[in-house]
Amino acid sequence: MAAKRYTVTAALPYANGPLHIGHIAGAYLPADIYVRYLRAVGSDVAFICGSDEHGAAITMQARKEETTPQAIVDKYHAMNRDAFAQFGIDFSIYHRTSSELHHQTASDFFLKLYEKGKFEKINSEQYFDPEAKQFLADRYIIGTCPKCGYDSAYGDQCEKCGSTLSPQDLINPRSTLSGATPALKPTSHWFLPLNEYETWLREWIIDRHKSDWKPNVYGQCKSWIEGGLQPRAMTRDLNWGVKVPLPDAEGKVLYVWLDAPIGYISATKQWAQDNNKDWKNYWCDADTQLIHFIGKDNIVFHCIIFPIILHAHGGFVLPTNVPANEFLNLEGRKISTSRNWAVWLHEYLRDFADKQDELRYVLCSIAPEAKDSEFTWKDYQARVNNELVAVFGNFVNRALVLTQKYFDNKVPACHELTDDDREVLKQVAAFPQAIARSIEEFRFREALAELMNLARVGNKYLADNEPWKVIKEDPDRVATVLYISLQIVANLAILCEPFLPFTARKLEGMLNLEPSLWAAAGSVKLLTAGSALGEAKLLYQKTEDDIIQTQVEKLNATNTADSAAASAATLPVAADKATITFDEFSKMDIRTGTITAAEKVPDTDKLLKLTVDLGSEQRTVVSGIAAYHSAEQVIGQKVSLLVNLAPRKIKGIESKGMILMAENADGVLNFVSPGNGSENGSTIR
RNA sequence: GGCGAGGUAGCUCAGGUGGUUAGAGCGCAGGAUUCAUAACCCUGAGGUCACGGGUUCAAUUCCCGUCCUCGCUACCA
Repeated sequence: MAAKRYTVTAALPYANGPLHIGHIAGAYLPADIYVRYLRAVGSDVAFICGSDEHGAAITMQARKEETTPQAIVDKYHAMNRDAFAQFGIDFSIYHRTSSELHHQTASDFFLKLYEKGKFEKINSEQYFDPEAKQFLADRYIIGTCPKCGYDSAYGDQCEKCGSTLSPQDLINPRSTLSGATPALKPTSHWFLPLNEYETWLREWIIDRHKSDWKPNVYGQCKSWIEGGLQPRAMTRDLNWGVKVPLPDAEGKVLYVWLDAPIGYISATKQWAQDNNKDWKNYWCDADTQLIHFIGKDNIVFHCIIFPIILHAHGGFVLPTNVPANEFLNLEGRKISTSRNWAVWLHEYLRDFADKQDELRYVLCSIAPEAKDSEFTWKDYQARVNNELVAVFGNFVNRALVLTQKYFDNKVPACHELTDDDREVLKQVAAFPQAIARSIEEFRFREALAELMNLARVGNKYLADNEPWKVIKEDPDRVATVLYISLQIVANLAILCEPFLPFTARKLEGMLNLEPSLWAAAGSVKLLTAGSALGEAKLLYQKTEDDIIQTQVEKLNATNTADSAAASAATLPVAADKATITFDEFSKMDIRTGTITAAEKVPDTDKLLKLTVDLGSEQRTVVSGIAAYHSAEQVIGQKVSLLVNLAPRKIKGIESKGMILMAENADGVLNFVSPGNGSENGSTIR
């Protein structure tokens, strides 16, 4: 059985955009189910979430929308908070890292680590914008992605190919503040030497959590620990965030990955303050179970870095478990915010009013617990219509309608039980424990399937006992059958609550049943004979084809949209490229050429070494196109080549120039090819 | 390339420490039924458990190799 006190966190959503079904299925819905269950068994739970509102991406978004970072976070904080609330994700508190309390908490935390000598101050070189006169955070630098050639990759990550980058990797880096070319300049930062905690981590995770952590989580951690950890900077040169509380740290803030997890703590403090509790019970008491619900992209931060921070600080409990989920795909493709390939939660709530439980049911059924899984609208329709409506909704409706019809909508009396009745009662009594065990082991799909089986027991019971036939000769028998059926409905009301809270509320209304704790379930005396039932209403409606069709078309519209328009709408940096003068354009020397030789660069996946005939000379160019074009295919291909790009060594080969490629919506690169009339070496202008 | 996780019926997925006819839901086919949102209930057909070796009396389950998918990481101008 569940322990007494829990602190359950769900990853703090970054407040620069809306939530989609991948977020929900990955972290928030499982967390909510878990927490609702814990509350039902009487545990003391702090369910913590909030907006992560710092970091350079927020300031970028603000510049783009010509407003302040605060306005951006206010907007998305409110939007996401409301969407969660409407969807029934029942946080104890939905806090925010821009709050005063959080700044104070994070600041104190940093200072404590500093005073304990846990940091190393390291001098390094960072890009500095000479015009804006400030250091540039990774997000303030854009340039050409060295991996995919996307020309507006950020200094920390390429939005096109998803690669993790560092600013020095970018080709032709430029500042988004001024457009100036940034220069490397010395700065200093406080690093946490993660490597010093390797032995400790090894013992804590590798030795102690081999069997109780999910294989994907454990494997990732093991991989990081055994790969050797590096010191990691805990501060950044930026103006938006928690100020580094040291005298010589002007213009520096805490790194968001130090800042954000501390947000769990500050949120807990706020909640405790509001509810007359002591936050320390939830973070510092050895009996408290700390559980982090996250997606697999967050594993390293929650299993390695944050625990190290807590350990270094001292006095905090460590996570008991980190049940990270894999990813949810959508209609055969990865969900992509930047390409608008997503089902947005706020749009679902608008388009499917009062159908929260339908989506909760589907997302829980297909949650990527052990491997990536897939959401399709057709599957959504099938699961809602053939399972939720046909099995669950239909059983409830059958029991209630029959009661209305034969017993004036009152719970009938229970007469003599048959062996079959006793067998059914025994089955019913076993469900609470079975469902509970699945939930406690974070097997929510299994738990939900088990819940549905209870409804199936009910359907079968009705089919076997045929009250609609028996009513003619033996009304007392029908009374017993419906008494038992209604008790099963009452059990469903309790047991469905973690998964389908809106349904639970409706059932309580229809049964005139007070909300009950989990321990009450299994009983077949939840409703007393003679008590009046409320008004019976259908719990769910079938989802018709046209509704699904509309959603599919909406996605397909995204899919087939002109990629230029799509990127204008969703890739602000690309759309916002500053106007340039003709002179600036003229600096580029682009010429036509023909590929005369090509070979795969050894030990690489994407690189081809190409020889391009420019008429007057043969150029060697290394290009990252092997994923889409084989060496044999490209020989004879006419290309456009930027010939005056600074040469660069790639895999030991000097590459002189860049072949222009067009990327389609699927990320496939195609040659920008001159027509047949142009000879090799013609200037493109 | 290195590391991690996966590849099981048409679809979505389960299958502690190897052992009789490999499971569930949906879909499909047939039957039964009419209280119920053409729902429910019963029966059935579908799998060389990615592929190739090995260990074993016995492997989906252990070992080695190969191929494929996803993630992290490296090369990517």
